Amino acid sequence: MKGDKKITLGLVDDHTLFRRGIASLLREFDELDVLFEAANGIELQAQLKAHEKQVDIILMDISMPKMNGYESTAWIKDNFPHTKVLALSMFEDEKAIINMLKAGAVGYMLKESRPSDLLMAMNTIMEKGFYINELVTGRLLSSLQHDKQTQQTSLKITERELEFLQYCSTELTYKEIAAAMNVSPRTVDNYRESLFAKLNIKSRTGLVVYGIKNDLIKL
Amino acid sequence: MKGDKKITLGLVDDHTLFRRGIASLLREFDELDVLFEAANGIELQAQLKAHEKQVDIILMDISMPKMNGYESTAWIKDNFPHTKVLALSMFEDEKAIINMLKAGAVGYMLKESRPSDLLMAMNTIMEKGFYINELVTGRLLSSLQHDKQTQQTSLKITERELEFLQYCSTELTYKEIAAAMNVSPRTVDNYRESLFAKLNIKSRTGLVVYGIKNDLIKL
DNA sequence: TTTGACTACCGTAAAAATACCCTGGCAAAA
DNA sequence: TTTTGCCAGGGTATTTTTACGGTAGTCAAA
Repeated sequence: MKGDKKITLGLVDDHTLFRRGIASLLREFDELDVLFEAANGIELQAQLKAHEKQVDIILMDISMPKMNGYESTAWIKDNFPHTKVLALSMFEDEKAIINMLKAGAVGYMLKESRPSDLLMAMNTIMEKGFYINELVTGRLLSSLQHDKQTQQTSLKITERELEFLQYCSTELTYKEIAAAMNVSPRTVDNYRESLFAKLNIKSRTGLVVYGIKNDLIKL
Repeated sequence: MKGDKKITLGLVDDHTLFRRGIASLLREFDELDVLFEAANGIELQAQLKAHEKQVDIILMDISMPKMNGYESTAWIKDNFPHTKVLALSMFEDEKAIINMLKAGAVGYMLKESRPSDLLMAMNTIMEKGFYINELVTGRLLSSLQHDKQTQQTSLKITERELEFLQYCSTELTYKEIAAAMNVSPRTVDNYRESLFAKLNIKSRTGLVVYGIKNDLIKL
């Protein structure tokens, strides 16, 4: 049922031990060919450009410094449309799933998964072009159709808002954050309210949890 | 400089892909012998009891369901005193480091580390009995001596407080948390203030971040 | 039995966070 | 050029959070 061609892979994850571990694990499978590893989106771009061989699937972490999983996935979709992205995340978070799928990922798996599940997912992707599991349900996919405008605008978190989001995970008050960011307290109010509206969140706590789950905040 | 005996290892991490990956990676080294893997402290206990062979080093994650890294490490120290625990964590968090060391870990490394660093750390542990790096500094170790009473009391988070801490990471207000916990709003105020005092934290945000870093809150 | 720890509760007041209204500059895109 | 989005700022009001002062029952350890 599988093709006789090896599946060519790329790994993107900033946790070196995890990345190297997965690479070692996957190299034990004859039907897989791990072409390269990258610690973030920037490295990934270089690797993809350097390889002449077509890369079938990229296992992509979400939380990474420099260029995260969303941006990296979108970039791949634009520049290497034949390369499929399978998201690998720590968290079962609906927003993260939606965002990755919207960026162009064809599947979403947890790092708790078993190696055999991962292998099966990759085979499915090679056959059907996508992988649907209990995390990626029909409901989610249909919601993707509708929210195109909603979600697209909601995804655009600006630089200042991101900076503000970082400060939200500290014990600084908004007034102190304003001082740290060199703006008026009213302005940080705007950042907050803008993020609340975009992400459908109602409290600073919610922002922090969202930021951590989506790796916008590094602890 | 290394002994000619293989270092026997056990892995404890709830993320299957990471655990299996690390296992595969470490099995490539001749001087290592990975005896078993476990997804949490309970499994670890069973594995340790089942193996006659002495386990030299256990690579231990902190955040795990059922029985976390702190409890597991303390249990090993009590029941298998010759087995060393090397903590493997996602986070560079001083409190987590201190707690793991206090529980009996002989070293603390990040999952960002390179495999060669991990190997070196394990060799160091076999030679000297402990591994000190930039995360585990002399200052930290000396603070361990002093805070025995401070930390011990400060560590005692009660069941209700822990439950409350979970709710803190949601978008519920304290009043709503009180309703969810079936107590008066005043009572959750006490939980909060008690935690603030114990952990030297001043805001709900701080509680949430502390809880996540120390795996008291599961996202 | 006394002590300490945990649980649960109450009142008051100040500080912080949140919601909703608004203006204007500036740069990039249409 | 007009529009759009981001950035920065302002006013007002309410809700929530936080701080600080207490009391009391239970249960286990000293």
